Amino acid sequence: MREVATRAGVSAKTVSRVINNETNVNEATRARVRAAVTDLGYVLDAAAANLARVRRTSRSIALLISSVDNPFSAQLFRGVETVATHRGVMVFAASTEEDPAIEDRLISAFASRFVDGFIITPTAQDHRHIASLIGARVPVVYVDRTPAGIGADVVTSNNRESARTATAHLIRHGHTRIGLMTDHTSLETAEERRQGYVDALAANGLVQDPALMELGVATRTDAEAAATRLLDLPAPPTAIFAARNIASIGLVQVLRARGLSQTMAVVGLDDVGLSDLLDPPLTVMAQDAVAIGTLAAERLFARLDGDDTPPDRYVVPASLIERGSGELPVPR
Amino acid sequence: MREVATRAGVSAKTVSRVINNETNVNEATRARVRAAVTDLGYVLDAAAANLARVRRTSRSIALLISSVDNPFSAQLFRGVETVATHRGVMVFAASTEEDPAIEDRLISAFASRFVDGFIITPTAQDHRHIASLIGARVPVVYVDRTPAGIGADVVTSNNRESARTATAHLIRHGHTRIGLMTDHTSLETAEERRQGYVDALAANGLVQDPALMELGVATRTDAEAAATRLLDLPAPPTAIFAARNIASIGLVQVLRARGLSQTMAVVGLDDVGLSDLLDPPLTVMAQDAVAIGTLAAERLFARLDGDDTPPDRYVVPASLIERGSGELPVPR
DNA sequence: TTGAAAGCGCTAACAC
DNA sequence: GTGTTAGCGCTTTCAA
Repeated sequence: MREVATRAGVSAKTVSRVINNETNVNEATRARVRAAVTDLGYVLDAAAANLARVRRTSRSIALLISSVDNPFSAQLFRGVETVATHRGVMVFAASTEEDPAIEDRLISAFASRFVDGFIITPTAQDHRHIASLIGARVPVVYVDRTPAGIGADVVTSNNRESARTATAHLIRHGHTRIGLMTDHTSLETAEERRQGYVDALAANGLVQDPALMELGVATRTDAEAAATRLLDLPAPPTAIFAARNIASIGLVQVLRARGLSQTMAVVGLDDVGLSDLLDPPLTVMAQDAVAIGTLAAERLFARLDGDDTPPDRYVVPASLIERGSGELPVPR
Repeated sequence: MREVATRAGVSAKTVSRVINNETNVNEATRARVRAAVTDLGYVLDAAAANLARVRRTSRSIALLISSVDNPFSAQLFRGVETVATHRGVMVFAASTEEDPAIEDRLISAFASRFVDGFIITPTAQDHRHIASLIGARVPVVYVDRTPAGIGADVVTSNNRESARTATAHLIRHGHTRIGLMTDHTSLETAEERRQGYVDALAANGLVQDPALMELGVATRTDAEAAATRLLDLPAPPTAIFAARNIASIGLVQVLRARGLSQTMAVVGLDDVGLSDLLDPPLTVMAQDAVAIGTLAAERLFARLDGDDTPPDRYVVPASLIERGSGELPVPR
């Protein structure tokens, strides 16, 4: 900046004024400074600028998502971005790949005034690092999952209720042997979905059969294996609730291969891309990831605006989209 | 930090040493400082710390994509991230929404935050001004599209060749009336695809019929409208090359609705999510977005490592995935 | 093993 | 309309 000032024949302060589009600068001076900036390839140092400012704000927030090629994360991003952009705030996104080490590194990288706030899909069980963020008075909103013992706002989908609704929908269509495919129940969302499934069975007087519950479905390959196991049971289910998008995909794949698409009732979770073009079109409980992102961003900005009410939990409902696969009757 | 120093009865420098886990600190002193840090809830100000440090490198790069919920962008992100993470470098992504103004703002925001380099899907036609936004010493690699008048590495898909291959594939299966659905040809990629389509027709002695070329397909709705127009032609095509993922989706939708899925041959571009589960499964020219991202990141790191050879263009080939829809014969 | 002084690049407050 | 001085919170010499 000093170099720019020298070249333009002004003081550093005047350069600062031009850079920040302040008024009270002579047009000729402004032009000279601009020229010097361009000539020298000068770029403002945001860290230093922020350090010097009284009200230290970067007008940017960080978003930590699990993975960029997860449609849920993408929708979340979209929701957050909409709200932030509306307020002239940038969103910097990075993915944790569900790895606590990466998550920590990202948080450190963004930390301490680099961004004004965080929206985090928590990966680590133990969220000690939050302490340092809170210590620095940087607000955090968690999304999708609830980290243990943390005093911060949390916005999640209504997983248990969604699973209950999905399962009840299948029961309403006459099914009594209903398979479940979900992730490892060490994941909060997966455990909640399992509970919702069990709730619905119990509420309808159905017994739970452990053989019908596939709990380790984390990849499409897992999903295909799980689907195969379910179909090969001595008494296979007549309907399956696939409580992850990846699970529905693997399941549909296997059903197609076996020519069972028109026979096995299926409800998926998360509205994956071409669900409506499948045959039959896939009935899903659609999580409103955009709404989750929107709400999370709104909470974050409320905190940034000084809201110091106690942290709260916000639950965004999912909605059942009936398309065909979930309304298939019990065969025969 | 000064408070901590006072409380621990040491100087600021010693606090700094403890915070940064430097050696050469008496264990007793270290413990006293630690205690003071805890008592006061002190948190290091990363911005100030970084400002003071001599060698300022953020070990992070910025990635500007068109939109987060575009699968191509997501794959690109994935490719970039893989290479970057491998080198312990963080990737911050943001989406331009194809808006040059947003693009400019993002670039400035990232540049002032000391990202070490940029990977950009250019939105603006003319990218000369970008140089000044970024600053002289920060390398840039462009992806997917070639900005005008810029001396920087560019990594793109082989759009013209892909379109040629896709169209030739349909011709090889006997089709002579082949529809084209692509974006506005003001977009470089769309124009290249149109050219490839024309190339293939010409190479096989087929005449181009403007009525068969739908050039403004930017949304799913556009795609449905375009598909409808093609089907309603007096002499409709027997095959269609949908040169955008969104175009294939709209097209498949319309074909399904009209019961023409098994009749109309279709080749898509971009391997969208559930393409292989459609009926018939969708034949596509799969752009290797991950490879584009990987290559772009490798080029960027090469530049960061001091490679100062002249900027070059890198073209990543796409590959034809035959799944069924593209191999349907001419009816009767 | 520890501390003092200087300064990173910028903006605030106030002068002129 | 523009410049001066001070200082943001930290790390770097370099000295003790």
